[in-house]
Amino acid sequence: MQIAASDFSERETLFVEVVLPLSLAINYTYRVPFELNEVIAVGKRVVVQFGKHKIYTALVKSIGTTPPEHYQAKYVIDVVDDYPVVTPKQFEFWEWIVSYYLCNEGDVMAAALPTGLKLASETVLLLKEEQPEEVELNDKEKLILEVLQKQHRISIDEVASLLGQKTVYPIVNSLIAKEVIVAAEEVVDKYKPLLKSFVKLNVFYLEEENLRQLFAQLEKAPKQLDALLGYLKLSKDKGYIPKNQLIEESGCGQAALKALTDKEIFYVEKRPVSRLSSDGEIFDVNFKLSEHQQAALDQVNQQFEHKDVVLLHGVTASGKTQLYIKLIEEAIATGGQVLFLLPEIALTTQIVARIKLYFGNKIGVYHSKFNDNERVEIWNKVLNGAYQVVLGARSAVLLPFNDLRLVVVDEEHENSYKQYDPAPRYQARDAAVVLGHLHQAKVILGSATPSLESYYNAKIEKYGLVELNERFGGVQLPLQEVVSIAEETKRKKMVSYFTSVLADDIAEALEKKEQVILFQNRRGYATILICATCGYAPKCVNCDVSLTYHKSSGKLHCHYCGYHQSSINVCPACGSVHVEQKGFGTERIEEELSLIFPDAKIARLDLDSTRTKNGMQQIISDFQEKKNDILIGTQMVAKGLDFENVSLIGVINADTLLNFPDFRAFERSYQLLAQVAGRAGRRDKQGKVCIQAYADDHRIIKQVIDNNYEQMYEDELEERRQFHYPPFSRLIFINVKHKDANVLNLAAQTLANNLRAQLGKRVLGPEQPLVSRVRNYYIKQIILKIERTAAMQKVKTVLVDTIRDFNAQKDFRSVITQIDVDPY
DNA sequence: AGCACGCCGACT
DNA sequence: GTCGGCGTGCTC
Repeated sequence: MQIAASDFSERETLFVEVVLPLSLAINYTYRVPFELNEVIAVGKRVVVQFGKHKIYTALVKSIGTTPPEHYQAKYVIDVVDDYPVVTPKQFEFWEWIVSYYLCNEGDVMAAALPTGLKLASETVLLLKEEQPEEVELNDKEKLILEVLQKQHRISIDEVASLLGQKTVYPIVNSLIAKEVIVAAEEVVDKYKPLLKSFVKLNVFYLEEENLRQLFAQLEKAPKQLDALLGYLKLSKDKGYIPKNQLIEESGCGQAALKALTDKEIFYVEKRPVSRLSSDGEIFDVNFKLSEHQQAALDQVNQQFEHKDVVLLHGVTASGKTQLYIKLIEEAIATGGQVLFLLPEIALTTQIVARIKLYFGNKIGVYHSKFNDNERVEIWNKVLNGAYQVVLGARSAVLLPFNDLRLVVVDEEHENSYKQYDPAPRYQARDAAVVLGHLHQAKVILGSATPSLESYYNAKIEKYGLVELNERFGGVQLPLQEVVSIAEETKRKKMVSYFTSVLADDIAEALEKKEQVILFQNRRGYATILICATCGYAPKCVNCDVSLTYHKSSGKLHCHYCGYHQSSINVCPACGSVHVEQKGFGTERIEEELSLIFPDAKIARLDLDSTRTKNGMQQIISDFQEKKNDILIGTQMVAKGLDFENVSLIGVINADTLLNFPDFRAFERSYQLLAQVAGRAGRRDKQGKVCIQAYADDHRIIKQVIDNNYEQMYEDELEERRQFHYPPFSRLIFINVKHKDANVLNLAAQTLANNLRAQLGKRVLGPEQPLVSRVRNYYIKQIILKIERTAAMQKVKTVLVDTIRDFNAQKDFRSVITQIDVDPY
């Protein structure tokens, strides 16, 4: 219901349906106190109490006059915003996400709003002003009281850690009953505008005569005179100038400024400033599109006339970015907004810098490395239209666009567009297509190796298709070679993990002072430790996985839950000292390499070496500045990085990719290998790619070498057709979890049976997933494979209802079920 | 999510 | 007996 508050007479009682930022199945209704009738509006945030204590900011979704039938609604405590922070279009979009990905509206709200816009209360305890004369207190109560007498307030969490126990409310409540303390809910407004001091000259001195007198007056205070001169020079027509800038540029010092302020010659005022640095300059990067690019651009625009979505299949280095820039320019020329989605990892790289340079302060960047205050500012700037272009990762689709004209999804095949853990488990590329549709915007999906789904959509003419096959500026394709590890092993030519071919290539590149990137899709030092005597391998205590040995920490780590323990030299099972390392990761490669090439400077790029905020940026820029000769990395090295001086790319072991048990494994291997290969040799020199593999005659490797995407697509599509995988069907995974393996087995079987009763052979499983226990929860998976022609919404309704009924059964109440639509 | 309520094992 | 952990239900 979309009714403006002003449509109601002042004394009418209003009720609002609100979304809470929690994973709840329904929305809740609150009553609006009369005095807020005027200011309440859809899309504004309100402060409400939810449950016994907690206070949250909820979002007004609709306003009505009918009171709820079966309960007394609580009052809205306050209205937070002067203007709506969520637009009607967003609510519409959220509803689509809820119904398509089968999650709750609160999940979407929690994911969409930056934390700064989601205040929640914290319970704090305060001493009661009038203390009772005689009370009996036990030791714990006395302890709390003592602390309170010292610091006047204490939070519930602090009480818990003070007493060293989890249950604290009985004690707290007893203290309240004894009238010793009171509890209060403190709402912390998390967003704090950044305040900076600004200096302004008293308007009195704007008169020339007064100013002359002031100069005379300050003659004996040279520092103050400096400050005044500095101010006059900097201020020009602006009244306020930043205090630190004045001090720095005039060299007047704090004291002089303070003296002037005390004399009321200057006024100092704190004003909110933006954290988002913008130099405000718009660079005129005047580039010309090549003939091929211009042709492709024309085709895109042509296709946009009758298609809303166009897939741009452009080989690596074909200059897709320039096309995007032209399209963005056209879209914003008439005042519209543009969303440019990139995989998270690519956001720290050159492409962003290039586009930022080009569009100046019209552009906002949004990704997970931004802190919360910055995100709130971006949110507001998108909402009020200050940003016309937003460059962002997955979650940027949830920003409050007003007038979206174009959506660009670069590297559309990247699986990081799919959110896996918490709900909403959405695919940002697909959501972007829907968002585009809501705004009647055009959508362009770009990739050198499109996802099978998108390419299929283009082939059946659901999407437009534009091919860009020419490498920009005549960049040559790299020389590619495949080396059989098996063969080299047989001939005893392997040098640790390197075939003689790769080792020679590396030596040659180093000789020529060119850089090398080595790709190994596994981090850590050795994959696992294994006892050569009894076969024992240390496993995680919380998860069903073997631990990985990390040499830098000297510990065994679990990559699923973060558990780690010290390493073992002696087998705990049989006492044998023959504990061996099996498999190898990036760390191990790094070490082996430094033995073979002791003079080479080697860096490593993986999750472990990039934990800190600027870790990755540092490693990348060091490599760009040629501080290192060789960069070893996981997938990270493949994505969006351009290094001018890299002449050799080595793939240590392609088999680990190909052998991944997933129906998309071959497609992904192709994409990854093609992308890795694309990193070699830009501009003038021809690069080299060396792929090591046991399965050296694998068709995927051949197709990568031949740069034959089309053939890969045909082969894969045939496989998918035969085995009824997407795009010929839709998949929904249902993950069932429980702490007790027996309960889980029964539960998963029961749920599968219940589903099968209604959906028949579309239901597969329950199956044991690759990792069957994570963080102490056992996991089973039920898979729904639904034919393209089925009524999807009906199937989803059946699914949700069945799970609801299942969870209502006594024995299965504590069973956790997660639905993952279109898993990746 | 986070709190209350109620059941049940461990410890003074 | 009582304290505290843990499972379950509910929140407008």
